[in-house]
Formats: sequence, C-alpha cells, structure tokens
Amino acid sequence: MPNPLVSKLSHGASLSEADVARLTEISAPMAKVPPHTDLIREGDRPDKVQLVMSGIACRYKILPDGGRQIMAFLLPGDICDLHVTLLGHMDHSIATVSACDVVAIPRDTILELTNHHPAITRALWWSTLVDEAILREWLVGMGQRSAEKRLAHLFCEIFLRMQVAGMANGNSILFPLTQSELGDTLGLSVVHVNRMIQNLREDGLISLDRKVLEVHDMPGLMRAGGFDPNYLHLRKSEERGVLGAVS
Amino acid sequence: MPNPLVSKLSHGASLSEADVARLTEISAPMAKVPPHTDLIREGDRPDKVQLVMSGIACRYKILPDGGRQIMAFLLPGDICDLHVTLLGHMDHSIATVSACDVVAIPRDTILELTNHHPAITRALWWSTLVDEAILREWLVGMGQRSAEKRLAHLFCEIFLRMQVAGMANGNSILFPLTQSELGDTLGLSVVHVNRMIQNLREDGLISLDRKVLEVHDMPGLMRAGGFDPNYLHLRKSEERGVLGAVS
DNA sequence: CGCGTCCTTGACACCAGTCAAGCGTTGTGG
DNA sequence: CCACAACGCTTGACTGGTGTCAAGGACGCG
Repeated sequence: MPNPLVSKLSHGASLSEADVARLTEISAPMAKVPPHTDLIREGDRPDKVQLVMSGIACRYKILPDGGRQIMAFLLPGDICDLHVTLLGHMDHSIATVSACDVVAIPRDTILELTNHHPAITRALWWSTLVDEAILREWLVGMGQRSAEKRLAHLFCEIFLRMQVAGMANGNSILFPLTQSELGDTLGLSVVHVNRMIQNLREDGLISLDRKVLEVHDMPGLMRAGGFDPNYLHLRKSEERGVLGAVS
Repeated sequence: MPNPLVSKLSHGASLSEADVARLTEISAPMAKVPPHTDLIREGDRPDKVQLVMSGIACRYKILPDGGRQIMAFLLPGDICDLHVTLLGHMDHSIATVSACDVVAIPRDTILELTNHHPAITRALWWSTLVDEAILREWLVGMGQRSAEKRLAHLFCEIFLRMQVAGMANGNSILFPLTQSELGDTLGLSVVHVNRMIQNLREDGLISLDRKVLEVHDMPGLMRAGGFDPNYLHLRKSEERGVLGAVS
C-alpha cells in the first residue's frame, strides 16, 4: 500500500529513508471529503497547504455566463497550493471531484521541510514545475488538437500520472470523471465528448465503464492523442539536470 | 526612461533603493536579438536566466503536424526561465517576436539575489506566480470564450501588462504581433483573426495599424472580452497577503 | 422500487477552418 | 530612386467540426 505522496515525489528526487519517513509522517492524519466539495474558493487566502491522498480533485474557474473551465486535476500525491500565499488570494477554486482523503499541512511544516530536507524541497519544486508543464500542454491541446485527440491525450496523461502515484491496476485505473466534467476540462460539449469516447472505444483503444478506465492499446492511444510523455518529466534521476539550490 | 524590470517588480514587492540599484545594475549589459530568433529551444539545458528588456518574445511549441501554439508572451521586464534548471531540460522553446534587448543573467547572480535580497526574491516569485495565473486564464479563454472574446481579452491583457512595464503611451502601445501569430496564440486561423479584429474595429473599441494598438474604449473592450484583471495580481502591496518567506 | 443523474443518439444550426485570390506595405538590390 | 519580391492583410465562397436541442435509456442511490 504505497503512500502516493512518496511514490510521486520519488520521481522528482532521490529521497533518503529519513525523507520517506518524514513524508509518511506528514501525510498521516487525513480528512475524508465528500465529492463535489470546494477545498478552497476563489478569493480565499489560504494559510495551509492541502494534499490529496486519494480520489481526484480539480482546479476550476466559473465564468459570469455560468461556464466552467477545469484547469488541472489533482491526483493522489498532488499538492494544491504550495506557494499561493505569496499572491495573497486565490484566483481560482479547487474542489473534489470524487470523494477524497485530504491532508492539511500547516505552513510551518512546509517551512521546516524546506529548511531541513533539501531532497524533499527539490521534489516539491519539481512537482510544481511539472504542474506548470502540464498546464502548458493542456493549452497546446486546446489550441491545436481536435476533440478526439484532446480526449485521447487526456486519457494518456491521467493514466500515466495515476501510475506514477502508484494508483494503477495493470492496464486500468479508477476514473471518476463524468463526461460533463471531461467536457468542462477540454472545452467541449457533453454530447461531443460522448461521441469521441465512442470513437476511441470502437477503435479498440479503451473501455470506460462504471468509473473504470481500461487502456487496451497504450501505444495506439498515444498515437491517437499525439501524446509525448516528455512534458511530465518522468525520466530517471541520472538524466535530470544537475541542479542547484534555487533559493 | 524607467527600467521595465524595476517597473514590473515593484508591483510584486516594495523594493528599497538598494534593491532598485541592484536590479538596474543587473539589467545593464544587453544583447540585441533580431526578430524571430530562438532564445532557447526545446530540449536545451539552460545554465543562465534570460530577461527581456525591450520587444516581445514568446514561449511556443511546434506539433508534429506543423501547428504552432504560443503559450505565453514575454514583455519587457519578464524573465524567461527562472527555475527550469530543476527540470533538466526545456519542454518548449522561447523565441523573439520583434527585435528584443535581452539580458543573460548567470545562475550565480540569481543565487546571490535570493540569498541577500529578500524583497527581490519575493518579487521574482510573485512574477513567476503571475505567469502561471496568466497561463490558467489563457486556458479558460481557450475552453470557454468565443474567438472575438478571446481576442479582446488578449488585447486587454497585453495592454495592461505593457502599462505595468512602463511601456504604454497614453492609450496606445507598440504591438508587433502579426495576425498569424495572434492565430497561433488563440488557436484560430489567420482569416478568422482578421474577421474578429474587423469586428472590434467596427465597434469602435480599438484600432490596430502598423504595429500600433490603440484602445479607444477600455471599459468596452474589457466588457467585450469578459476581462477581469484580477488574475494579473496587480493590486497594491497593502492589499497583498502578509506573506512569509516561502523558502 | 422509483427518481435523479449520467449516458446515448439523432437532427439541425452555426462558428470557425480552408481554399483562393487580390491588394497594400515594406524592404532590398540594381 | 525605382522595381520587384516577400510578406502581411483583406475579402468571398464554401466546408466541416462542434454546439444545441430534444428525447429516450441505463444505472445507482435512497
């Protein structure tokens, strides 16, 4: 039963056993949050950092006309707002999608980590930079890819990220998003999301039923989505930059 | 003749005279870079930080099918890649759009700044967080806003950001982007960008000719784009969070 | 067991893309 | 200094991908 925070962060830096122990300790006391519940709302001034340990949450923004855009998914091991304190207030909201286990980490704990655990600090940094890279890739998709490609791309991404967090089960994962939420993510109507899912199914690439996503042909799905995992920065540590403390 | 780096960063933190002097010093030795020239390419491992002092540059990605998506504009005072060293390699490219004056800041200088100038450090942080907020807002636009709204929104954003950098001239700014580049930014065809510009012109909101953008009716333009400047986090320092060192 | 939420399907409308052509500006070399 | 070439802008006609509207069906929760 691996700790998803540990699973994820060890892709970002080589953690010592002490680091792992500290992370495990931190991520212990969890609150159960029901589905579709805001964790932070636009305008809030967060004083703690929230960490998703199970389930899926999302960043989103609601427009005056009622439209909703989902801007990121937070999977197990993902941290919500490491640094937003600097900006003073949230410019978007975060809500659970499925039921989630969430840990609230006091600011002081984060400061202690960044002062005494350089490897953890690196790993946290790495994870925020990956979040940003994902955001850029989503923008690329919205601007340049067709509806079907965007969907396939998103399936690839979530599958891989789930795998990294230790939450994949062979070639299937728990996938609690409704088609309407997929629509709000990809800028598509529910109806069209549905049509595109049918396409991917008929092509024998995936099946998606009862909140279980099964990938039958990963290479095919990646081809269908024009997916290149590079932007997730998952390569092994030797290949990473040599780095320097960045502050 | 204000230094755009100083103009911009003083929106992010209250800088002492010593801070301003240090920043001015840093941003002195400039290289002139011609238009449409890569500053960093996807795959590169940057060892320095680049700073745009005049002109406009952009982050972009080219897809296998030849499509290009522009993911950000770097205006005077903007820093290209403060932290990417941590990821090891660039997952996108940065190129000039117009001719630019660019300063290359050695990594050591950045480290020195972050070690001895807390206000500058805060301001640099603030600026990367704003960059991220802008990215999110672009995603919202791509997913939820019509072509015309997106265009109007972008005009508002660039105008305000130019103003913050001290580069506005009354109600007009230098605007060197071609319609084709606007298309690559907004995920639209050149033809459609052109049609939407005509609309905005006919509505008396803007004029755009010979690389000069004039905004005739800012409130109207903001309404047309559904623009809310909140995400640029430009409010005065008293209103900002109380902050804490974030590491 | 029944009601609500989500999924599915079809018909039709429209926003935005593509193709094609002409025109104005800019910059460059003779 | 003019001529021409390259590039960017503009316009029209047609196409096509996605949105909208509408209705029925299948789960799944209470």
